[in-house]
Amino acid sequence: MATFQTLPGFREFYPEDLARRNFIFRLWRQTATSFGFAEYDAPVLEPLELYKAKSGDEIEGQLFNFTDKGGREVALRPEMTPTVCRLVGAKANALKRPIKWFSIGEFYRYERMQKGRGRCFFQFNADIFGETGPEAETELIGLLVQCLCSFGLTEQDFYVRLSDRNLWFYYLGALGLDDERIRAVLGAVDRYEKYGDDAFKGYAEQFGEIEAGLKGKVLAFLQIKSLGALTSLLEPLGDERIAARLADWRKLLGNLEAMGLSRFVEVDLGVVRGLAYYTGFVFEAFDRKGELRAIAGGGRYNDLVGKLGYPELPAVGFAIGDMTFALLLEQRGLMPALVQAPDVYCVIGGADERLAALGAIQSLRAAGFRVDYPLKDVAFGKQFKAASEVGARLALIFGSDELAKGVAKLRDMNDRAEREIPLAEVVSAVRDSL
RNA sequence: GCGGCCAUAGCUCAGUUGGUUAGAGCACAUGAUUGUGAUUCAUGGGGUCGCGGGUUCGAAUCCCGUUGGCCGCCCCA
Repeated sequence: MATFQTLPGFREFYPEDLARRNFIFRLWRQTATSFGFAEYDAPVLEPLELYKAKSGDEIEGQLFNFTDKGGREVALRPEMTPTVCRLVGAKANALKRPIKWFSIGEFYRYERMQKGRGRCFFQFNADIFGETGPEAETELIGLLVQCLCSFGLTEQDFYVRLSDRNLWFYYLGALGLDDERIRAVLGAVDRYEKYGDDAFKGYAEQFGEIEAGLKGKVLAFLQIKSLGALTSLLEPLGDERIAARLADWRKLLGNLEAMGLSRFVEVDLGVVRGLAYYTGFVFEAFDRKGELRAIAGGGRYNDLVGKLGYPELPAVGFAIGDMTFALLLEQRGLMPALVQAPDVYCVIGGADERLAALGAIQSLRAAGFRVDYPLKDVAFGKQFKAASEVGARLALIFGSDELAKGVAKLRDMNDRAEREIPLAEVVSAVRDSL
């Protein structure tokens, strides 16, 4: 006999699971809308080339790809960014700026399963196109914070680490490093938190052991936790690009402070977000306890739309993954019990009573009430038990006595009070009792 | 792709040095007689013990393989 297993890393959503998922999506959607972001959606299956163009050939091993019946190389989307760049890029000159879009979708990566990571997962994505200034970052970090706070999470639960890839480039450039070396140093920075000095091994293999003075400066830069310290270290260098960058930092942090979000945001140059395509500010949200992987991440990617063959269009975006986020909510006891209780549960005496009940049930449902009833004849006691178990607030009783009088009995399940209602007035009686 | 641990009912798990028809709790269903939510009681369905092979008179148990899961490494766009 054949038995079928769920494909490894994939998830099934039984009603309780889907209720939790919907709860999360509903709040994300509501929050994004309140920030003036418009929702979009796009195909799950994309040309493989779309991802290669962005990240190179080696990316292929990490995604679900195959050749379709038309001979096309295709892949299930591993992220939203290239797709949204295409959507925006294709109409770049027609869309009103700034372009503030969000989506909630499922993504697929061919990876090993781990806590908070599967082969399919949902992400909330938000992006702003067409704005070069830190006002865009302000909006997105504000949205990110609110997307978590909407669930009752506070600054004691999570924080956002803010960094800047441009600043690293300018600073290391001012120290005399070429682009290749800068990238290698950033690779080390990315790993330093985890591996300590071993993080510089990659650099050493490429360029020889890192010079002690340089390493010291890198580590000192990594320690910086405030705009003041950043400024006093960098201003003396007299570099114009650095000065402009510092102005952006002041603006962004000032904006966030004005939004009352300073307590969520920390300057932390240890975040560099891989090496792929980020061009300026980058940020990641983490739980304060440091037990989970990143909750959200994002940054500026001013070159990507152009790289995909569309007009140059500056962009910033971030994504929140659903798995780690749900773990965090559960850890903090912020996942509510999501029961879908009916307003009214009907108790039905027998075949004739059922006919009378069906009419009332239909009217109540048409009026928008949630109504349920037993599909088979069951003893009265069982029906009341069922009404209680499903959490109905009212029981509407159709027995032979009531039928004879042309009424139904409405019972409040909390205080157990009952009263008789003419069948014609059932809808208004229920409305009054809820 | 690599390593460690694990796999018995829908769920949590027992199962003796290898020994007859494989167990409990919870959950589910039916009933305790047909008009009121609790507790209780009885009964029942449901497992080829993840799958395949091997050792043995005999395997849930021991061995090998495989698939899947958990955790870590690599990766994390």
